Amino acid sequence: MSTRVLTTGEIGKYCGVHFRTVIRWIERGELKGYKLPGRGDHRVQLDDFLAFLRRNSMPVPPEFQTAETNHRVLVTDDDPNMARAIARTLSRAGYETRIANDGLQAGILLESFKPGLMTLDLRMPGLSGFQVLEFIREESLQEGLKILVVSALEKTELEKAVAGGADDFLMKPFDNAYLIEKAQTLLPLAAREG
Amino acid sequence: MSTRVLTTGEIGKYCGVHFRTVIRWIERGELKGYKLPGRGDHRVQLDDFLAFLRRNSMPVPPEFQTAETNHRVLVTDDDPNMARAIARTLSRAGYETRIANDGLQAGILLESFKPGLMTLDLRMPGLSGFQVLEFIREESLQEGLKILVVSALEKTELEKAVAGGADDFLMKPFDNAYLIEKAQTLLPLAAREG
DNA sequence: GTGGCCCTTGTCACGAATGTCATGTTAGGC
DNA sequence: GCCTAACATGACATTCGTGACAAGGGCCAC
Repeated sequence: MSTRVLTTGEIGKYCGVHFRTVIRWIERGELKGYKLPGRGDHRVQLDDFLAFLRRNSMPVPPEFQTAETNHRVLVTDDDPNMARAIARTLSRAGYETRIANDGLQAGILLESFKPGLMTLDLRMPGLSGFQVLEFIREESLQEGLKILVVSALEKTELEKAVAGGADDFLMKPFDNAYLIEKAQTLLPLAAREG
Repeated sequence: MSTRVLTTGEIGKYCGVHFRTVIRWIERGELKGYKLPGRGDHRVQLDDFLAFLRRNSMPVPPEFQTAETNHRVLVTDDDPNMARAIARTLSRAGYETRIANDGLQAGILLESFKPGLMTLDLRMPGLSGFQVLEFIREESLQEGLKILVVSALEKTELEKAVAGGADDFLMKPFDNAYLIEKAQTLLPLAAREG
């Protein structure tokens, strides 16, 4: 991931202020930035901009949310007990979790909750897990989303899921420690601190 | 896509109150907003402002009505042919349509396509239509969303759906003119012109 | 009904931050 | 290499936040 760089104009649009104001923020030292040699253009690194937004409790533009909020996990499973079990384990490990019991809930929460990781039951009712993977990959704006397939299907099926777009798989039944390990690999909690 | 942002003064003008009052609304938590670092100027995102207006049954300024009462329709039906037929009819009537063949697609498109009207098949596989209604109503940010239930179920079932949160229903089979009439009632196209 | 109480909103003035304008410059795309 | 759109700068106009206080309106007890 190349460190994205923003101009004063772009930042102005995101914050709803004139770019002149952005320059003043930078001059005042409230927003970290640097100058180009020629005209003295200001440039701000994305991380510095996001840190600035956090410091001032300002909203993060949707297109940057993946980079910042990545400790959220969406647990999808049609079995409420299984979903709660997974969610509880991940919550204790430090993740923020939401549960979706069907496809519609999953879809809504994908866009509104904007998780960084999604556990996917391949046997969600009425959904072919593979279609789900395909659709999410091509439609969802959540580019950084990791998908962990959790299923009692045969290993060959799970491997097919990985080939079809999933990032990893977990066979039921599974050990909680193993689940956390998988989650940590796909969505490291340590990355939160900026 | 730059999410439009408003100042206290602008909001004051739209609501016919002093900007001082707007600040108090924000401080009291009735209107969601954030502060700029310098003088502490308040900024409010357009979506939050519109939600505030809806909550308090206040009139929406004409220039923002297109953003809310849009002309987008999400057609959900597990039968692709039926979905295409409905979408085609509504497209010819002037609506912008998208099709969702399962719950996940419907959920994602609800949040990303942000339709003003959704046609809902109560027999979507794996979905109890009534749970769907409930979940959409409490989770979706799209508060103004109208839901038109389209189904071959008995009339009593459809009426139950209306009681459960749907805005109207349409029994299969139906006449295209009747579909358009229902859509026009729930989401008038004429409202686009300000 | 009437008076009092309480909450909300409007008004005013000052200081500070932000927006606007015009002009010169250059970064970026072809 | 050229051209356009974007940016920097300075001066100036505008808006905004804050605090204190006045005015409006709903509610309740009497």
